Amino acid sequence: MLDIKVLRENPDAARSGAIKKHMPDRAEAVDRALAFDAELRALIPRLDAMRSEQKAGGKVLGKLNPEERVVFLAKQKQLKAELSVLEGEEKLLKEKLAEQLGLVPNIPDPEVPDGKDDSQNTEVRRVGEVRVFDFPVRAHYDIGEAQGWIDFARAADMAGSRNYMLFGDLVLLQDAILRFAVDLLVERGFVPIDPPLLVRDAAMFGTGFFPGGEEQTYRCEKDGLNLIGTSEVPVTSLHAGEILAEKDLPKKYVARSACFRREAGTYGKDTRGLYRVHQFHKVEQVIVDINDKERSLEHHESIVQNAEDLLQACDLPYRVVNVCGGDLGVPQAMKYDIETWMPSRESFSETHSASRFYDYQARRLNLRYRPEKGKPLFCHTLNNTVAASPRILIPLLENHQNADGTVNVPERLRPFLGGREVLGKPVF
RNA sequence: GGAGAGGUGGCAGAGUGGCCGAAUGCACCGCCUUGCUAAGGCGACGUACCUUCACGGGUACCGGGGGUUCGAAUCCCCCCCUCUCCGCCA
Repeated sequence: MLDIKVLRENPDAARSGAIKKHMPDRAEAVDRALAFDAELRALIPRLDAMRSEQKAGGKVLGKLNPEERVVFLAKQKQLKAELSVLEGEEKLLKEKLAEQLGLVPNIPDPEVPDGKDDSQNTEVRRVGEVRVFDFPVRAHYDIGEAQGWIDFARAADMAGSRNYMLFGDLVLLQDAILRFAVDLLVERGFVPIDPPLLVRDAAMFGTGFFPGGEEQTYRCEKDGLNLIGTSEVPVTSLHAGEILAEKDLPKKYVARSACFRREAGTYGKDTRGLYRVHQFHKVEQVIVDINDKERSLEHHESIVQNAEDLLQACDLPYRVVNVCGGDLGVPQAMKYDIETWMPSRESFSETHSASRFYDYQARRLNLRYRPEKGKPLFCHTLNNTVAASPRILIPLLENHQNADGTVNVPERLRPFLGGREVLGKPVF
């Protein structure tokens, strides 16, 4: 969430930020939050004074004679009754303020382009050559089904639409790319994590997915737990409520986990193939560091670079885009997407998403550190995909396919596949 | 799932109704003393909010929430977490 002080001093920045994100209802939360804040600030000094009187009164009690006691106790009871009314108001106001403040989105940075959806994201750079095929190019699902690597029909039968089953070499290729992703980040000093997949609401709220993301989240109501849509949730929440030592920062983590998304409201969109599915695996990088904008910007570039290095190592052409306001989530201040070339879609399509939040998530998570001098400050957090599968299998299969339906393995992935250079048999 | 024990400041640990935002030890920081693998003395040392130009003052917080009471770290209820034993189990 934003600092209430930012809202007091510059409410317009918060309002226009929400507008830039095409969230007009949340822009209104700014004024509702400020109204509750004003009421609360009027109330608190009164409450403090009354509590002070009550406390002082209690200490006098022992010195009084019986008659004085009776009078005094009556007075104290009166005070208590008044206090409990005001304390009720205080509690209610605090809840209402927290609710509205939780709705106010992070303010997008100035370089975030205006726009309502991903069609208005702006290209930052394009890397790699898009391959020109001298044979009819096939989609990953055609290759996969012909090779016996993918079964959509039976998966849908047992688990519903947007499900899939992988078999054989494709399972091994998936493991190869995910393991390569983990190794790459571990080499760069990231600590590998295997996090919980089911988390409490506090973690969903703290990372900014709740409120708002409930419809996209599978929930185990019986236990009050939520299946994570990304390991960003448990990993960024790791140090929630803590005050870290500055010398221990930055914290750099790389998590591999299964991820689950309901994909509500996407009916009819990306229905074919492995692009949009309910369940996938993702290697995610998360950084927690000091409250310093320059450092956040440096980290942001570096985590994008990590992902680009993976794509380059896999000989995949891609582009980096600056995500526009309307395509930005609630908690992000700025986001780069990496889109990898997918021949079947004849487009660069999103495979990575690199976000910076400044202290927005840290405030919600109460995640702080103690600087060398002075009071604890909220940390900055960032995250980015390293590899998400099966989506990343789409460009791997399609860009590296041969005319006979076999698929070449990028050199850097071969060590993870026992040195094999080609997967599959001739099927076309 | 059943039975029991416990959650207090960075850590350890005392505190069972007012004298407690909280002893003591360790750690950390500042000053001083003495010097051989470091010791001793003194001081400071939680977080948030309100208030003050400032010094300072006030309020809240002892896992979370609610209750009893003039007054709760302390008593009662619910929840969460940790540990031990039993059961079950990949």
